[in-house]
Amino acid sequence: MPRTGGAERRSTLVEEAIRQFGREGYAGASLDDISRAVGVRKQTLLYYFPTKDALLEACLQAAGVRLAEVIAQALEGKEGYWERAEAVIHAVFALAAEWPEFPMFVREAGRLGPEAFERFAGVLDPLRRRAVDFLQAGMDDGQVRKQDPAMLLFTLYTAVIGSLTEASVLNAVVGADRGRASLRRREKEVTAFVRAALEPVGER
Amino acid sequence: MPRTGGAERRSTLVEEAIRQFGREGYAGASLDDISRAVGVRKQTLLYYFPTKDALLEACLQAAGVRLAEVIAQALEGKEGYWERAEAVIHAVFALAAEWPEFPMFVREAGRLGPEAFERFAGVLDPLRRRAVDFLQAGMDDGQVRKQDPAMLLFTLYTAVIGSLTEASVLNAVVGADRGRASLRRREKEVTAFVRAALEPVGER
DNA sequence: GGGGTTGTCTACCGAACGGTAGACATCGAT
DNA sequence: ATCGATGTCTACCGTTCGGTAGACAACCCC
Repeated sequence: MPRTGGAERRSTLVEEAIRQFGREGYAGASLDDISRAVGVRKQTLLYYFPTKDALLEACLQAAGVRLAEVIAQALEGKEGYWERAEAVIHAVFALAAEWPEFPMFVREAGRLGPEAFERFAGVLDPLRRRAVDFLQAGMDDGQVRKQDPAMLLFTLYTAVIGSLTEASVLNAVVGADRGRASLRRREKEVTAFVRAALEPVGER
Repeated sequence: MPRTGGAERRSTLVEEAIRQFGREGYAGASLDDISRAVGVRKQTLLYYFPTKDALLEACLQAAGVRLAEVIAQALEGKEGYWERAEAVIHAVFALAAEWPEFPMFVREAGRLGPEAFERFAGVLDPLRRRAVDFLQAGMDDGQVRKQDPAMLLFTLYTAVIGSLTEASVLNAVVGADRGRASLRRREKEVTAFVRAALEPVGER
């Protein structure tokens, strides 16, 4: 009845689906719950996305685009090696603060297999390439410790996404730790950790 | 008919459940599939574990015990700060090599919420305490860079578990990368990363 | 103002899920 | 030889799931 309009409804559904896929996992989230949260019947959802899988693909695509935007914007005007790395971490944490299920969904995307993840990561590929070149250049400059740049990027990724998604672990290891303050603390820790991993070290 | 015997069947079911919970997630794995993989009917599984949740708890407990054993054994006879840290990482990677779904299951345990994770991590608590004390002592000695030891442990955890579970990401970032050789490479990378994070640095 | 398009709904379906009821077979102990 | 405990099975149930069929209403265009 309300006829909210096609494109808007579509993106609302995708955002809610990302939330629920992130929180419950792909298998654990149901089309009924997603549509109910948006205030619409399941059949309306199926009108926009003919299958659950199609909905997932739309989510993967949308998440990739969103993350690419956030990172690209964070890099604007930044110059130094360290400044750029820190800006990216900060931007990702800011996104996680306003949308806690986002990193959870990204992790779920990885769990669903390479094909699914590629839908998400495909959009980010130019940025990935830039990052590898950036790290390589830093190593050539002597500003970054020498190592395999792609492998380093992978490890940085896991450290950041891990610290954003392993809340239960954090709770068990560090103790009660919730809310924004915790997020800021984790950002500080990851930032220090990454910095230590990037910095060239004298011995060995 | 075969009457394999209670305790053995029980542990076989738990091991298979860990595999499937790890691979498909808790919601994605079905009691039918788990029991079928063991060669038994679902009702036999339900004889040992009255509900799916009871099965999960048994898995969490068993996984905690197993990991505690592996780590404790790895620490035997090791002395130096770095030697001990490296031994733990190596032991966890060895476990992952023989049982790929194990780290996946641990990650799933974290995803299922603090209560579930506590079932797993409770067993590991003495080791956790030892690790924190160990890191603190290292900092007092000046052998480990000064920081919050619990937070550092958390970050180390995420780096290790991440590099073991994010195979799809690795594939997307580094390129085709499967099998034992890949695992060894990742272990080397994580080891170097952790070492860099632990080492005291001159500047800042 | 009639007709196609777009959006939302009610009603329903078959399959799969977690779980129950209970028959039956095997075994150790008496 | 019998009996209770243990283990495995067949049969079935209620719910939920993803998905289909089709009615109907609002809107746009001509």
